[in-house]
Amino acid sequence: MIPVEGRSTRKPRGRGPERREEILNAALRLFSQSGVMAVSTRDIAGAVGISQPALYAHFRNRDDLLTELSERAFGELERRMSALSADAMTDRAAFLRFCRIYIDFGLEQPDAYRMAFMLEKRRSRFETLDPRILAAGLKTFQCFEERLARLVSRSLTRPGEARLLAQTLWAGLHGLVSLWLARREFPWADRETLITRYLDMLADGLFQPEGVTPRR
Amino acid sequence: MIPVEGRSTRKPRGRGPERREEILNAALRLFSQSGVMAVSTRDIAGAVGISQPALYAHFRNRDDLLTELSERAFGELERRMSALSADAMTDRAAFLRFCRIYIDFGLEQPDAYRMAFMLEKRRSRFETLDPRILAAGLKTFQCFEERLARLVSRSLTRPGEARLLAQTLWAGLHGLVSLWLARREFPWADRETLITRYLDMLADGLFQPEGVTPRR
DNA sequence: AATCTTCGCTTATCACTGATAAGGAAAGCT
DNA sequence: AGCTTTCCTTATCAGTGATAAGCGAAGATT
Repeated sequence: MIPVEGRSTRKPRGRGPERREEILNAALRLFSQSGVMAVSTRDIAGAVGISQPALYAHFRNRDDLLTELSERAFGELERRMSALSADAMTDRAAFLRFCRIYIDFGLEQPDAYRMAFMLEKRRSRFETLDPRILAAGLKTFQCFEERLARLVSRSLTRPGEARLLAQTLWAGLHGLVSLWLARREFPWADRETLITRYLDMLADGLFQPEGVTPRR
Repeated sequence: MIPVEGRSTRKPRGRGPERREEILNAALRLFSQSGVMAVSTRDIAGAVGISQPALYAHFRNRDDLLTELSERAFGELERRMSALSADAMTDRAAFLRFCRIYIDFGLEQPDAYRMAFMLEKRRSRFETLDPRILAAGLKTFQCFEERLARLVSRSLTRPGEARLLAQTLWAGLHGLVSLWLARREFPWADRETLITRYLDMLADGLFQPEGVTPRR
């Protein structure tokens, strides 16, 4: 009752899509500060300056908002992968730089990375992955596979090799990044050494048949 | 009020540790059925046949219960790793079987695996990992490193090589398993092919300098 | 035997979560 | 002026993890 005050002090801007954008940005910032699980819809609404139910005019529910951020994270990774041009590089050098892009993305934007690859819904069975996230992930993986295949095409021989390599490589890179993000307290070896060693091992395995000079 | 009925029908057993065990088993079963995030303390209590606050006589809170299950999962993985004897095997064969043990554990007991490696608390900052889980993880990793070093000792040359290899290998295996578990809908290549190819790639990289016969 | 203590449990309740219902103010259109 | 739509509000819901207070029976103490 008494719905008199609190309206004139309201922000006059944000007539639609801009407000939606505002919410997404606030949510991403809060997630980065406090972790995805610790941020409530009231926190997000408060950061934007609106009431909590007002969020539901822009997003069907909390997961919907997370999904939107996931898609953006996938898009950012695609952008970074596509920006790599492998001119005047050996296959091995291009391969190493490509892997670096993935790793750097995960380490520089841990919350975006979590959003894309490590997120599980808060209260539903984990098998039921949001189809939008699945679609975005597929698209990004296709980008990954295509870029990778172009970079190391000379080292691929058998049919289907590209897809297989892409999946194994993605899994390997994801293991490194996700364990770093989820278990920061673990006494990891020097990060650079670990990355170098890991990528060398993969590259040694990958480029062995072609007679590229071994490293160790 | 009227606290007359509901007492004589109560189970007379479970005087302490047994009841605690009962709770842990029920929780693990529910987690496997519905996913860790979807099971509430009331669900667990109901499955055991007690009221929800009664859980807190046995566990400080929900995370404490999860931690206990994590520790058990780590223990099971250690048990499996320790059971491998590498008599009369080449380094490469022992390496492959060792990796298989890890992968099989993750695939056969996905909830135990999640509990140990993929769990993040529901409402706290993700950096703050439970020290008990950290300790259990460290112990298991040391087991992993030690077993691995023994299996492939002939292929390790430089000092610190064992730890570096153990961390990279663990990360790689975790990537494969965790992505399978978290993204089941993804159109993965044939699982056996993927595993074989991945482990071959790692083994090729690992055993290359020693002149073990290449596979591809 | 009567009393005290402790244990394992209960009901009642808390603050908080995501989500919905119902409605109000203001802008734009007819 | 009236109607519709958009964006927002307050009030409220069921469900969550957690705590408080207390009850009853078993075991120990006197």
